Amino acid sequence: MKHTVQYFKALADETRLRIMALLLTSGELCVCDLTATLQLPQSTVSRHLSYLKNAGWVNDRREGVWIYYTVAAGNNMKRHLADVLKERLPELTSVADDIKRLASLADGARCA
Amino acid sequence: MKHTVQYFKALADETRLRIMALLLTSGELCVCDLTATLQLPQSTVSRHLSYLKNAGWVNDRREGVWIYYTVAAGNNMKRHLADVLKERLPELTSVADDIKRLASLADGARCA
DNA sequence: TTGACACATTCGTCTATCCGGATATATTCT
DNA sequence: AGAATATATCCGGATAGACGAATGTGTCAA
Repeated sequence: MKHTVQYFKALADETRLRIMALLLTSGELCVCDLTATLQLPQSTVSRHLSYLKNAGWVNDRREGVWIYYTVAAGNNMKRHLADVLKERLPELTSVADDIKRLASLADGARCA
Repeated sequence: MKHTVQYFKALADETRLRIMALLLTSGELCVCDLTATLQLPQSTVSRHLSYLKNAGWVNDRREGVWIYYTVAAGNNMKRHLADVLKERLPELTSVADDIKRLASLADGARCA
């Protein structure tokens, strides 16, 4: 039960919902891509990623200087929630804007 | 988006998840049924019901002295989330215990 | 080894929310 | 009106979490 509450706490924040939407849509993103897309300070993005990781929503993987985040596989409850998020979050205008903004970043040169 | 965040904030608490599970399972319950089932102070239960109502998760209906709460109908996002909750929350032991405890209350004399 | 870059963490501050006893309100019955 | 019951709200105190600038850490290349 504690874990379940933690899942929802992790989703109870606008920035973290935007991050989840981007990861669910794009599969895998590094912190600089997320920072550029969300247009927020890097420390803010990193802090929220840390929260999502502790809650079990995402995994990270280092590749050289970059750290890539993905949505973690999970139990029934989490998988079903992720399905709902993936389907419904893009209906929100701010999420749709994020997805467009991410797509418009130059592919090779996303990270300054 | 603000509303969506509010939906999740409302679910980011153990007591409120337990309440949602009971309402999703039983359809309609008055505050005294919930208080007896959850074994929490009445003011605590009432406060959480108020939070759920403000977030748009539940509706209330007065019938004499009692106030009955039900899960509110909602948009796509909310309906899908409610479906997941209804299906998955009873898998948690504390929720299953609540459901049993509610069932064991004498039908006619639930409210002291 | 020095510099540059990506990322994480620390820090002080501020706001939201939790708790539960006490109290207020609404309704019904006599 | 007055008492009893169900529910809501108030209160003070405690904790969690958000923010962003500054600083720390890890990696690579020259």
